[in-house]
Amino acid sequence: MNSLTEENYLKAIYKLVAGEKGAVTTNAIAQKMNTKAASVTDMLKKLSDKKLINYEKYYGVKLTIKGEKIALTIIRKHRLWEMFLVEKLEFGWDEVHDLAEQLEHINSEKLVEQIDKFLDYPKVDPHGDPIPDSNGKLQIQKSALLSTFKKNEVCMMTGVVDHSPTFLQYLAKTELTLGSTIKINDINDFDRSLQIAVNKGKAFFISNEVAKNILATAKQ
Amino acid sequence: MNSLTEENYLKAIYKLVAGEKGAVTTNAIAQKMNTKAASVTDMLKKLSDKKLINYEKYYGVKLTIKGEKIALTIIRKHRLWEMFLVEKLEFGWDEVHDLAEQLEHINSEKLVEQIDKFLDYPKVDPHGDPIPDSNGKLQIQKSALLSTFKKNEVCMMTGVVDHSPTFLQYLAKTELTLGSTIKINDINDFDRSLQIAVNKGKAFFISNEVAKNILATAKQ
DNA sequence: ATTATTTTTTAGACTAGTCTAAAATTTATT
DNA sequence: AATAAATTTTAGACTAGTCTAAAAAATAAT
Repeated sequence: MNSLTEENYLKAIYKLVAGEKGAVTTNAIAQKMNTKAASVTDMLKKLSDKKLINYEKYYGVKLTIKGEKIALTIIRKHRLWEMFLVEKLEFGWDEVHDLAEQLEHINSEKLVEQIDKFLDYPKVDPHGDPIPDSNGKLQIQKSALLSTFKKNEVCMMTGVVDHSPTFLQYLAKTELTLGSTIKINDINDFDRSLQIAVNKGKAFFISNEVAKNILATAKQ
Repeated sequence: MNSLTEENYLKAIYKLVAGEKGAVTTNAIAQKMNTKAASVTDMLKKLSDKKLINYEKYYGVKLTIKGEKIALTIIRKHRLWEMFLVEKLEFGWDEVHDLAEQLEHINSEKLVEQIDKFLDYPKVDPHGDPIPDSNGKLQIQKSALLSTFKKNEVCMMTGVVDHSPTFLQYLAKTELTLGSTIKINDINDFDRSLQIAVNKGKAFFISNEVAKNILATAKQ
């Protein structure tokens, strides 16, 4: 097993790698972890010995498959706990992060799976961040809710939040389907409803409620 | 704030005090904590400096009001988490203890209060152990389920687990009420139903289902 | 291309919590 | 009451994770 500190370093490295293509630097990790470079170097040696990272002195660090899997299971736990706090315990999204940072280190496979089931297997958290599956695999790309895009932005639909037949049948009546190109023509300030054009076709309106249940990634 | 280790020592001392009237010995704590006497002595000095225990060298230790309150809030969290795991996440009672030992150290007042609310403010866990309130006060005595008593034992009813009108109305038809003296005349091995006499009156039968929802303390 | 600057690593030290072995104290036994 | 046995405390050492200060390496600037 890995210590709480090791888990936090792995998570920090994972998140830094996501931003950059190359390796992650010691200083970047130190900043993210609120520690000093010297402490990071010590930990990198340790994680390297455990084969959780590939570490090249003075160059940088990448996660191994093993290390990435651990990072992803922690992120899975973090996002499931956030969902749980918001959906079941009346927490606001702005107040769950720090608490989830504690809960993500609770060590029980069964607990995670039961929480997942209790939440009815969510695929994304309401930030649009995908929740890794129990094997540490991201089933979907990191997407944002359509409701978070700005006027004149163009994006591609990647998924839905609400999987109910009602919602999917509604979508079927429009051109909105996986892979559709969506342009935000206008946003109504009053009710946050959107005027959108799908696949460069005729523009139409969708409510904020609908927009909040559509996932998309920015195009270009 | 107190470290996880400090919290565990306080909890251990609380539980040991509950058994004994006097002070708790170093060796007893060492045994409960799976550490050595030397380690315990170190920790006792630390807890004493923090005014969480009254520590007399070579004699023993007692919790201060402050220390007891901390112990009770940890026990509160432990029992609420156990209830949550069993009631909401389909865990068995035999598999929740170790997990609750992790969860009890999660530091968030709001989380505890929301879990309490989510469970509809349980007063006891199904072992009959009382759940301290948010001020660290035990509202009720430690009781056991009537179903756990043995043939010919005499006890006093202290509470119910099921607070539903249906159940309470059923009880009202019998002499079973808070403070009633109950003697277990016989136990049916097949369905675990009980033949009991209340307040030395006429004997009657109750099912195991009913017995599991009645709390009682041993008499004499 | 040589020097200056920044980054990273090493070396040595500190804290929390643990240990073993030895010393101090209390309790039990003769 | 004196000694033996058990318990508790002290002393010194170890690990994980952190730090500061100094050395080593890489990057940038002249």
